[in-house]
Amino acid sequence: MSAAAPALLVLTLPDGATREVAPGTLARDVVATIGPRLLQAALAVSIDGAVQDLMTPVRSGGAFQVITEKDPRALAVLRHSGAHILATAVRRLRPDAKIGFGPAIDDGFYYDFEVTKPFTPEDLEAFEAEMRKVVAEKYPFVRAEVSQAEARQVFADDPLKLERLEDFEGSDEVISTYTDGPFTDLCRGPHVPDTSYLKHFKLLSTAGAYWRGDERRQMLQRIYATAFFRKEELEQHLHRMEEAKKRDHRVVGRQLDLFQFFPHAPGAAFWTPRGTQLWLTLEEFIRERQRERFLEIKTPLLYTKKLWEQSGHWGKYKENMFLVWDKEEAERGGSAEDSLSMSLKPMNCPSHHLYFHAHKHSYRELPKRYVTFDVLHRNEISGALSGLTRVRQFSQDDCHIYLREDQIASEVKFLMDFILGYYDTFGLTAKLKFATRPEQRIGSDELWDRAEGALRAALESTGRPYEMKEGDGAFYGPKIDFDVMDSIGRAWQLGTIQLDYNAPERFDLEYTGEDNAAHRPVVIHRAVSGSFERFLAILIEHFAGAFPVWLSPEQVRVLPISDEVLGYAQEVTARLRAAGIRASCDDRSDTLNYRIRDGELMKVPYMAVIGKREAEAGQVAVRVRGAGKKQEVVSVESFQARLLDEIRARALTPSSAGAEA
RNA sequence: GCCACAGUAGCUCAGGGGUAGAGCACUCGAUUCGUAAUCGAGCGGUCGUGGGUUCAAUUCCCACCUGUGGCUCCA
Repeated sequence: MSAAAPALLVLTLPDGATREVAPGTLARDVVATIGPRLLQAALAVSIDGAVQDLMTPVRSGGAFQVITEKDPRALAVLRHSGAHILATAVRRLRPDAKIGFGPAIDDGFYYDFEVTKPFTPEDLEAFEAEMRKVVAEKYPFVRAEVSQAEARQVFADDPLKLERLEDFEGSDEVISTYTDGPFTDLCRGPHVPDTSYLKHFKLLSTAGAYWRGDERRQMLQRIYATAFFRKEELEQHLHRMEEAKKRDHRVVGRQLDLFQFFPHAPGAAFWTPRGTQLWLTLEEFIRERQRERFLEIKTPLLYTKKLWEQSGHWGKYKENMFLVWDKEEAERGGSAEDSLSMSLKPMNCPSHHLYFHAHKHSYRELPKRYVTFDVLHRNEISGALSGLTRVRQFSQDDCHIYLREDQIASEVKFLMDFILGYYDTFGLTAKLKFATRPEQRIGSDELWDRAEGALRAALESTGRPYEMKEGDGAFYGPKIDFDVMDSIGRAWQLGTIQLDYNAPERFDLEYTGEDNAAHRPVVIHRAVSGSFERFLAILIEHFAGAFPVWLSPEQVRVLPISDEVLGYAQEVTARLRAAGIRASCDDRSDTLNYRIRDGELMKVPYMAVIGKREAEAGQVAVRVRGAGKKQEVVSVESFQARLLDEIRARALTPSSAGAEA
C-alpha cells in the first residue's frame, strides 16, 4: 500500500452492478455494501473465479460473487475449516502431534498427523468431542500474511510444515497462516468466518498415509471425516454409506452364494455353482457379441523368460509376476534366481503378438482382432487385495487389434460403439476421457500427432462429450478411457482403447502391403469389462444382487403350494428348463411364506406359485421379484414365451408380470 | 509392502484367566399351507495358526496367516 493514491478496483456483481473499492478493502466490507442479509449468509467470496474468505483483502478486480451455503464451492470451504478444527482438537489432546496436510476431499476432509503412538478408535471419539468444544468456543479464523522467516518461526516445532515452507523458497507466492483459537496452520485458505460454522460433522476412520504420498517417507496417521451444512445432509450421507455397504459385492456374494475366498488362495476367487452360472452367462454374452468380427484364441498360461524379455515385462514388470521354477535349469546348476526361468502370464498382449508374428499377413486381412479370456496372474502386494475388485488371478476380455494406420479412425469408431453398446446392456453409463501424450514416452512427435489426431477425430465423430486428460496417455500411445457410472453414482475405470506403436517394433510385427513390401502394423489394446472379476463385482453392486433375468443364475423358482400339486409343479419346471430357462422347483416342506421369503432374499426374478387352481387350469401365478403381492395368473405357455422374450432382449427390468401377449 | 483394526458353529454376532452361548442355516419328527420366517427336538466349535507367561489361556504377550479401512499400486 505504498502508492499515495492507489487506483480503485472494479468488482462486478452477478447482476451486472459494480463496486469500486480501494485495494486492501476486506471482502466482507464489499459484501456488506450489497446487503446485511447476504453478509449474514456469506461464507466466502469468489473474485475472478478464485475463492477467498471474507477477511481477505481484495487485491484485484473482476467478477465478484458471494458464496453462501447454496454455492457448490461452499462445502469444500466448510470442510477445509473442519480439517483445521480437527487439528485444533488433536493438538489439544495430543500436543506432541506434528501436523501434515489437511485438505477437503470429495466426500469430506482429512488431516494427517505424525505421532509416536497411532490413534485408536477411542482417540477418535475423544477428538470428536473436543472438536465440538472448539466449535462451541467460536474462534474466528484469523488470516495473517507472513514472511518466510516469520513462518519458519511459527512452525519451528513442525518439521512437516517447515518442509512445506521450502516449496515457497524463491517463489513470490504469499505465505499465509490461519489461526483459530490456540491453533495456527500454514494455509492458503479460504475458511469460513469462525469455528461455529462447523455444525454437522463426523470423524469416520483412521488410516496410515505416507508423507506426501511417497512410500519411502514416514507414515503419518490420517483421520478421515465428513461435514455438511445441514443435519439431514450428514444423515443422508451416512445412510448412503450404509446402503453402499449393504450392496458390497463381498456381502451380496455371500448372501447369494456367488463366490468365496479361502486363505489358501489369497487373491483368487472360488466361484460357486450360482456364481459360475453368472460368469458363464456374461462370458457367453461377450462371445456372442464378438463372434462376428473378433477371433478368439486360447494361449498358454506359462511362458519362458525369453518371451518376457522380448515384451519388456522381465525388465519392468518382474516384481508383479509369479515366476515358476524350472527343474532342468536348476539341475544344470543355475542359481536359484536363474532357475526361476518361466512365468505365469500377467497380460495377454505378448501371446497375441507372438501369434501374429508367427504368420504372414496381407494388408487385406487387417484389422485382425484377437481376443482371449485366459486366466492371468499378477503378484499384487498383499495390502492391495480387496474382494473381487483387486485380485491376483483374473480374466480379461482382452483384445489386440492389428491394423494399418489408415484404419485407425474407422476402427476406433467401431470399438467405441461396441464398448458403449456393451455398457448400455447393463444400464451403465460411461464418461469418456481422452488421454494424450505423457512426459515419458516413446515415438516421434509426428507419430504422436498422427495417433492423437486419428483417435480424437474418431472420438468426435461419435458426437459424445468427453473430458481431456492431458499427459495421461500410455507411454506407447494415446488412449480413450471409459469411466463407468454405476447405479449409486460411483465411477469405475473399465474400458480402454489404446494406440500402441511400441509393440509392433519390439515384436517385429509386419504385414505385406499392396506394394508387396513389408509394413509395420499399429496395435490397439482394447478392454471392455476390465476384468471379469471386477466387472462382476461392479454388476453385483450396481444391481444390488437383483440381476436382470437374463443374467440371474436362477431365473424362475416354481413353488407348489402343497404336495397335491407337486407333480404339476415339477412338470412346469421341466418344461421351462427344456426351453432353456434356468428354473428350479422349491418342493421343501416349509410353508409357502417361508419359501417366498427365501426366493425374495435370493433375488430370484420370478416365482411361479402353483396351487390347485393353477394346476387345474394349466397356469402359474407369477410373482415378480420385489413387487410384493401384485401378481398375475397366466398360462404356462405365455409365461414361458414372455420369459424367453425378456431373456433374448436382455431386458433390464421385467415387463408387467406375465401379461398375456 | 506400510499403518490401524479384526478373526468365537456354515452365516450374523454375544461372551471373557477356570477349556463356550444366541438367532438363522443344517438333520429328524409333526404340519400341506394361497404370497416375505409353522412348531418341537437334535447335530454342530481343540474360540485363525504357532510360540510364550501362568497351577490354568479362547481370554494376557509375541510372531505368523487371512480379511477390513486407508497409503502406495492397479484390470
